Amino acid sequence: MSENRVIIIAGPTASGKSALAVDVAKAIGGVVVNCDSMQVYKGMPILSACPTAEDKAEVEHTLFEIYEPSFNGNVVDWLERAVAEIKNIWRKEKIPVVVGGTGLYIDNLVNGTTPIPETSAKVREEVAQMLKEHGSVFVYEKLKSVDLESAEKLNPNDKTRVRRAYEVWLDTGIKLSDWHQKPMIKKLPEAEFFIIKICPSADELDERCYTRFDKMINEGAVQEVQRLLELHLPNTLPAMKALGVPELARYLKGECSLEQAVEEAKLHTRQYAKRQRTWFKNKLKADMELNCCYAGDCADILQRIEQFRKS
RNA sequence: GCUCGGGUAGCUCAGUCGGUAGAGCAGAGGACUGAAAAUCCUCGUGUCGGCGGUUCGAUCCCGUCCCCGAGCA
Repeated sequence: MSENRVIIIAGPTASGKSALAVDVAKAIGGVVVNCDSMQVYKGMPILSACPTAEDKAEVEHTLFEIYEPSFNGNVVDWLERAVAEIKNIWRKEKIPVVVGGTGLYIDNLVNGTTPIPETSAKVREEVAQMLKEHGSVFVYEKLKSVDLESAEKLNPNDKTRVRRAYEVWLDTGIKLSDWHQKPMIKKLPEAEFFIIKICPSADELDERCYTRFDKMINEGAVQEVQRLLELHLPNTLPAMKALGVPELARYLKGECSLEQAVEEAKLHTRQYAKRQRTWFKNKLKADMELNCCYAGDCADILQRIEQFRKS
């Protein structure tokens, strides 16, 4: 039986993982589960490269476009939903095909999360304010006085991590470094994962990023950003930082030409893809690796999945 | 043709009161435990436009030539 099997497809942006997920899910009776930190948002299906209506008609998709762009998503919220969806899919005797480019999410699904409770909104606001007023080095010094061990592992300029470490101390009274001593909690301890990793060369991937972005423009990416801007959301929200959104917003505000915005967005996409390649190369152990972008032939992959299901 | 600016890293530019030069961006690699499409770290020799001159020593001062921009004719 397959009721504890999970297929994971990981890879950098534009590597063809969504297409592979559809092909695999179709072949094995699976459901595609989103594991991408931007495809969870509504309002930007073109720029986030969400599955199309045709994809969705071919096979069931879940966890795509579930949050309002005003929502500040995070791993834990995603994980909770993903676990619920996976269990639901198992119950229907189908196989979840988890696909996405967010390494942290995959890591938490497979290896578990820390047991730290959610920090209160009050504390988060307090630290955010401190960060805004005094900068990250100031917060870092504060952190150093209460949690030297965490501070030593961090760079004072790393605002995201400095903020989190200090927040955790303020909220729980326990050092982040102490929390990290505690065992990770696997939300899906019974699961058996089969991880497929797509590892294309930089050249192949860059080319695909460029042509894909041009396609996004043709499909209405500019109008998509226009609609997002009309919501007047703070530009610190994750959705407002999605690749292409800040760049096209600058164009729409008359701060640069469309050509410049497109060039910049392509550049940032390629830099992001590089970060993903580094993560997947060094942090994600896979059961199967493809050394180029997925081009439509999944016979070998299906064979391996068949073995995995029977094992 | 004349006058004034400029010509320094792949790009935009700093700088050296004369002792052979450094930022941002780009590029390469890396980190990543509740914002991860986020956040951060490491890596900088380049005829300092060409040729002469002054000088112990010139990218810097002087002369001259070439190129770009603005203005005047």
